[in-house]
Amino acid sequence: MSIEYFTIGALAKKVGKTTRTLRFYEEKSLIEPAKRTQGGYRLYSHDSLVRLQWIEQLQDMGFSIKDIQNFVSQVSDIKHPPSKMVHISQVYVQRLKETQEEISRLREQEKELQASLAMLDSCQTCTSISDHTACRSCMEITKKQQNRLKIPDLLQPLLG
Amino acid sequence: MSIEYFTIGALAKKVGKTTRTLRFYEEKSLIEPAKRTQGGYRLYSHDSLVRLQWIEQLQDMGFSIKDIQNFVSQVSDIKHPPSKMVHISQVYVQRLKETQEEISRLREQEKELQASLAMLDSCQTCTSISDHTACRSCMEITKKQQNRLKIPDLLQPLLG
DNA sequence: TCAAACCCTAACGTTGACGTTAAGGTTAAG
DNA sequence: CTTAACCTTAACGTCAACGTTAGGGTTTGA
Repeated sequence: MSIEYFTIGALAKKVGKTTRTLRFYEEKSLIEPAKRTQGGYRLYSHDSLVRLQWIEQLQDMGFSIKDIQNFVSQVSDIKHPPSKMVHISQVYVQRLKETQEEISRLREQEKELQASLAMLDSCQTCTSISDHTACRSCMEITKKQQNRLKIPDLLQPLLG
Repeated sequence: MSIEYFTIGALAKKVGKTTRTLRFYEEKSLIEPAKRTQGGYRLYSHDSLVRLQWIEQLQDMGFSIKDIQNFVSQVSDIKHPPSKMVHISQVYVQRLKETQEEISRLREQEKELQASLAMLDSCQTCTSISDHTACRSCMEITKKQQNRLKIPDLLQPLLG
């Protein structure tokens, strides 16, 4: 049973990426065709497919292309297999830390937005009043609340 | 009591940004000096300082410069004050939604990383063995586990 | 009045992960 | 044998938010 090869277009379709992306990864030394045709067409084996899926998974875990490049070269530089595993663990731990930091940053964002929205809710009664000059609640927003809204200058015209 | 003005450098220092950044914001129509000196130096009033803090806060909430541009122009296009408030709320709600989506994406990342690390832990016993050829646990990682590790080809040499 | 410190505009550079022509060669089907 | 569909390399384009020269003018304090 002979090995099955894919052209770049066929492989691209299989992994849901463009041919440009596959060539780009090759430039970055992340993949390489098993061989070429006489005319120079890239021919990939199943290994490349696996490798591409692996790259995608690492990207999904937040690793950049450069991270993956470093990862590959560093691990292959380490000769002692158990040391490889230790290094891999360290890289994952570091990534996990960064992901968690990003999460807490976003949770801060979330809180700010929710607080601002809660503040804006007190203005919503206003919207049901056709004559907004009679709207008092907007006028009663304090300086401190304005700051909370993060839109002081936009509120300024409303606040007179 | 006359108004106090700041040069671009003084204002930049106050808000912890570079002069380039302030000029960049001006290009984007986000701020503008109150006036200029004879020689063309920008002179800013206290308003610009407030506005810059506001911009920073919006950025901290995840709005891009372009978002802020749109935000400003859209809100100023709306004439009816209560409608302004409604629009502001909508923009905040949309942003909150995006932030929350981002958070759940990152929580997925976190889970993937933690699962992979848990898997790698089973290899850590190995590292305390000097003769790694005697290490069995690495050899016993199943195909399914390999996939979970997201590093099948890096493990390949370890697995023989 | 003179020099250090500051400011001006204009415009090209940076980073990441590809997208998009341009100009042509190769393959496979009919 | 032709031709549509596919492939090749090379190289410039994209977006965000500024950074970084380059080549000058302006202020201000001694």
